[in-house]
Amino acid sequence: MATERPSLGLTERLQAALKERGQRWTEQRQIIVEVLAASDGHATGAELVERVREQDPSATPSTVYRTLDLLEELGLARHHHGPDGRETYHLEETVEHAHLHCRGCGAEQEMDAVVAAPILKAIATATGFSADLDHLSLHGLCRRCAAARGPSTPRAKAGE
Amino acid sequence: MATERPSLGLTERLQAALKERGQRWTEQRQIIVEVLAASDGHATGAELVERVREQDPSATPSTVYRTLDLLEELGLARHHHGPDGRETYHLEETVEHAHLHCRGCGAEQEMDAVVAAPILKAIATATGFSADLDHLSLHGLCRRCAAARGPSTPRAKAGE
DNA sequence: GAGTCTATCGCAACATGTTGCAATAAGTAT
DNA sequence: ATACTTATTGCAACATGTTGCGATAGACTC
Repeated sequence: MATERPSLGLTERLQAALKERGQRWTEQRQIIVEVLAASDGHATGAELVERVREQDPSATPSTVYRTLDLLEELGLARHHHGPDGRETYHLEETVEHAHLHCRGCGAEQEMDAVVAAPILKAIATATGFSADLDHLSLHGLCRRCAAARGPSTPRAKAGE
Repeated sequence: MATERPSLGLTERLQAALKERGQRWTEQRQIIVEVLAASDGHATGAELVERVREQDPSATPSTVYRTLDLLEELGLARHHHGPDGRETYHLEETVEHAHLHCRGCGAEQEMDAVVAAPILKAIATATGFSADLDHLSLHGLCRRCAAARGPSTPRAKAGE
């Protein structure tokens, strides 16, 4: 029966993983996972807290953050830090990618894992360091902003 | 005379730059620059605040952070965000380098500008994005930790 | 030196996370 | 169904930055 459900299991996987570790399935966690899944793409910690509180006003930030940490431990979610140091979360299902943040126009660009692979390899060769792709967040100028500033102005002040 | 003074000018340069912009030279700024200069290498915002307050207990965090922002605007200092999102400052004089933070042992490794240059170029070629070397902070595993985990365990949980 | 203009400062409140602890409640055994 | 164990929650306090505002004090003119 119902073998057709497409992405079956997010909740079920979580329940199973928790049980295995002697941890508990609670309504708060249900809500937080739902919110995260609904926040397709990325969402900051503060945004997630707010959305969870819409569903359940009794939820507190500490619970939300602790649950997000738990989801990371279980490998179901990941987070990285934006250019201002704030946290951004997304489900692990998302395709792996690095984040490129332009300090000129503020745009967020992604770099696919396939594109990034040789670059990570180059870093490893040069330094022995194996970088995490997904936790990688670069700051700089996108093609357009770089062009706009001319090739002779590699660095200029910008808010941030 | 006295053309021999080696790194003459940090304070003097700052005074001149401020004057030019119609801004003011104050004792607080003097202290903050001194502290930053003495914190050879890197220091977090909180550390700098604390050290400044040792010199002048009346100084407040807002003043320290605002001054650090100012120093960045003037191009005398830079900051980047560590793996936990906290700020780290250093004087611009420091040799340009990227930061590699190991999530295995917590060590901080640096990647020289010369080593990084071809990597940045590769990123630019692949994506059109010009990354800032100095604001670049990678997370991953250093050579030793990567080896310790074996080649088949690319990712494992770790406090971060 | 006194007066003026306004950059800077200190304070207080806020934003985003984190942590310790006592109360609650999930899961299990009786 | 009841009791028990302990993971989880909510609260309150803290850590690190940020922001608005009125008071202070640089720097400049007279």
